[in-house]
Amino acid sequence: MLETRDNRDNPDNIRDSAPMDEARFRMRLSEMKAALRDKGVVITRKRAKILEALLASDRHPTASEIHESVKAFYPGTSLATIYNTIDILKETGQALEIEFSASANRYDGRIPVSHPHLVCLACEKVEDMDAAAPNAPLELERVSQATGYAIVRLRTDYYGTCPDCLREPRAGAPNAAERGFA
Amino acid sequence: MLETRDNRDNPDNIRDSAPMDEARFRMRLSEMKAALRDKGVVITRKRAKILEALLASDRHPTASEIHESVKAFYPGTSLATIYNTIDILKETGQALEIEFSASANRYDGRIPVSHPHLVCLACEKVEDMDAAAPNAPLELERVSQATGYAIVRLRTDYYGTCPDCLREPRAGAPNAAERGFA
DNA sequence: TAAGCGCATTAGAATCATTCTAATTCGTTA
DNA sequence: TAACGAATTAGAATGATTCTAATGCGCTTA
Repeated sequence: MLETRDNRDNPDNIRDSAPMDEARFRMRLSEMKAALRDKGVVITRKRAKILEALLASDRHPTASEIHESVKAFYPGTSLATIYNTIDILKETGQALEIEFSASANRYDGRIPVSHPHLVCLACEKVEDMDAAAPNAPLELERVSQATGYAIVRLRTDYYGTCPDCLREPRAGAPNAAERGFA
Repeated sequence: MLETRDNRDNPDNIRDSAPMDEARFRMRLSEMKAALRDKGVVITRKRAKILEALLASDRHPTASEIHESVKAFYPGTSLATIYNTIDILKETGQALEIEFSASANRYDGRIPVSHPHLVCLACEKVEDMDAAAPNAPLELERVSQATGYAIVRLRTDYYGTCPDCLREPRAGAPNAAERGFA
């Protein structure tokens, strides 16, 4: 379930630069649990599995992808439980919601602070682009000053076609134009 | 319908820096029509009204806001026609879709190239932040090079509370926490 | 162990923006 | 006027998300 990707042949790569190895996974998992417990949230077995499913996926999973993953362990689990838990994670600042109107929202539990994403319009994958992340807190402060807004969050997403899809466009995959992206 | 806002008392203001006066409105409108005609799209009276409604609104209107506006002139107009026309505008690069999963999408016909927006989580207004816009084409090229993606579009949105809502929070307005934004 | 309490969880209904469908109307050209 | 294709329509369908009301589970206390 945890896969590590080898980026050593491309030192300049700024995409997916933080593959999540076993150690990172465990650290982030207990960090999340601690944060929840701090707020008085009970970590049930199901909730724990939801956190794991969220962290384990390299794809910024949707609610229903998490649901599938959790059902492998607890078959009776309802989608509502997934959404409930995601809500708690959002409220406690432990997960980022990446909104899409044309398809299901995706969630990022690995890096829960504003950072740029790469969105493939062909296969709908969402990747992190950490290395290029601006200093989010500073940036929010700067824009707050300049606009008079109380800015709390920044969304930066680059839309295009990923290298895999550029190489071999799959017959069934919706392309940018078809999906209404221009 | 066209309102001009006075920004002279704040020379550093980078928000809503391009109010659309009558002249600008007319220029942009014929630009849009020309672009559509170039692609062989017939400009019907209804479609013309839709373009006008899109441009006239200072709020980055939703499909149904445009619908309301057009119905004042052509009462029988169907929502489907609004969506059809919006699709054409997106396809021809004449309008930008600002997606929201929790509420209706909003559309920008004034500046149809990637630029940052300010989104108020309290009143859901979306403002332009043109002055601070990065050089979009250059930026897309840079990220394409660095990631191997063919980047075509960039979304940069700052979420927070606008000055108006900070000043007098309205009783009925949903606030950030309630709406699930953190 | 039993009783009671509150949160967690559930299935399914409700919601809402958007898209689809199939029928009708409109505008243009012959 | 006839005929054709595109524009438009009402309403149904879709799909993600939220809501609702009922049930279950894990604690604590007697």
